[in-house]
Amino acid sequence: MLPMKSRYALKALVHLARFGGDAPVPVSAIAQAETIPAKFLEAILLELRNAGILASRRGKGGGYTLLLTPEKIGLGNMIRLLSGPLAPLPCLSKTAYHRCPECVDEGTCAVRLLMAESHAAMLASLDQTTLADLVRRIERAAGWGFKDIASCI
Amino acid sequence: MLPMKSRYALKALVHLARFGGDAPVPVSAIAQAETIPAKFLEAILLELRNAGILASRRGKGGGYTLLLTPEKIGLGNMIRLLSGPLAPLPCLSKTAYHRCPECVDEGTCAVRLLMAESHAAMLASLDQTTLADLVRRIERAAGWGFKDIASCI
DNA sequence: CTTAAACCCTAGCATACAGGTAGACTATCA
DNA sequence: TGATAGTCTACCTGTATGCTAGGGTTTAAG
Repeated sequence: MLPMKSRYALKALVHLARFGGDAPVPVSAIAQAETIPAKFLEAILLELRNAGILASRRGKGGGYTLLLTPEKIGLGNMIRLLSGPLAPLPCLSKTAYHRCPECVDEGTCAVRLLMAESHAAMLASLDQTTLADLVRRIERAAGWGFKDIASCI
Repeated sequence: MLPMKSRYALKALVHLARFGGDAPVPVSAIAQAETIPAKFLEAILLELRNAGILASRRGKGGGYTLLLTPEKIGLGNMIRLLSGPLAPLPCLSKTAYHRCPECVDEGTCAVRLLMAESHAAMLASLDQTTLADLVRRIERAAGWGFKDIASCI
């Protein structure tokens, strides 16, 4: 399961991309619109700011804005940033590879051979999708009315 | 990350399919060959037996055997059985669907739209692979010598 | 200059799950 | 009858998740 932290972050980024122009959006506004616990979201947005994805302004009239354009925000890396490696096995991780200590022979490991294919597909999907792509997908789904998820891919 | 429970189970099943003929294989033998903690593996094999995938014989000369042929053991369901749903979101689960309580509109949910594609790919891979397929893949990898994981898919 | 809005930062906390371990009991075979 | 091997119950420890509390600090507006 994708942790709530990453889910909330995704929703918040999409919210900023869609509704936040140049004016900063306060945490409370995002929290309310997306039904996310405000204090928790605060911590998440702070992490994104420290990672250089968001900019913040303090004080009255403050809030968060995107620091990068949506085209430059890769969602695979977003999730990695907040919730660690995407791989189902340490020995399949692109960014945090390490051998499984119990594995007798990595080359013929059943688990690795089973998971490799689907993990590659997942990487291909997540690492090539940007925030801009996702927003487009959402607006198509919203415009068309929702019928089938297959039509939104 | 795929839990150790499922990883151990996969290795044990492959071991049984490859090296266990009609004669029962004791837990200790599998545990040693695959470097799995014996008592933990015991519990796992018991679950597989209760699920109707393995048969057991007690006492001296006892052990576990496959109850189903490897062609009939689907690995997606295997993992579901031991570690719960495969889906990254409750609202994408084929076998355990339920709405995310915080989701404003499922049809235009950013997280769902992002994960749907890669999850579908994962299902396509795991739910169509049987134990027999995996064993074939392993023997090809073993026979050819390991060069690149891509050549083993 | 005060007040209210907002981010910043540190702590803590309840629950659940992962990944086991221990030990007694029972069945089977030589 | 002893050794082997599955069955069952119980427990345990560490770590992660998903938050909440509460203070501090900055900023803008009145």
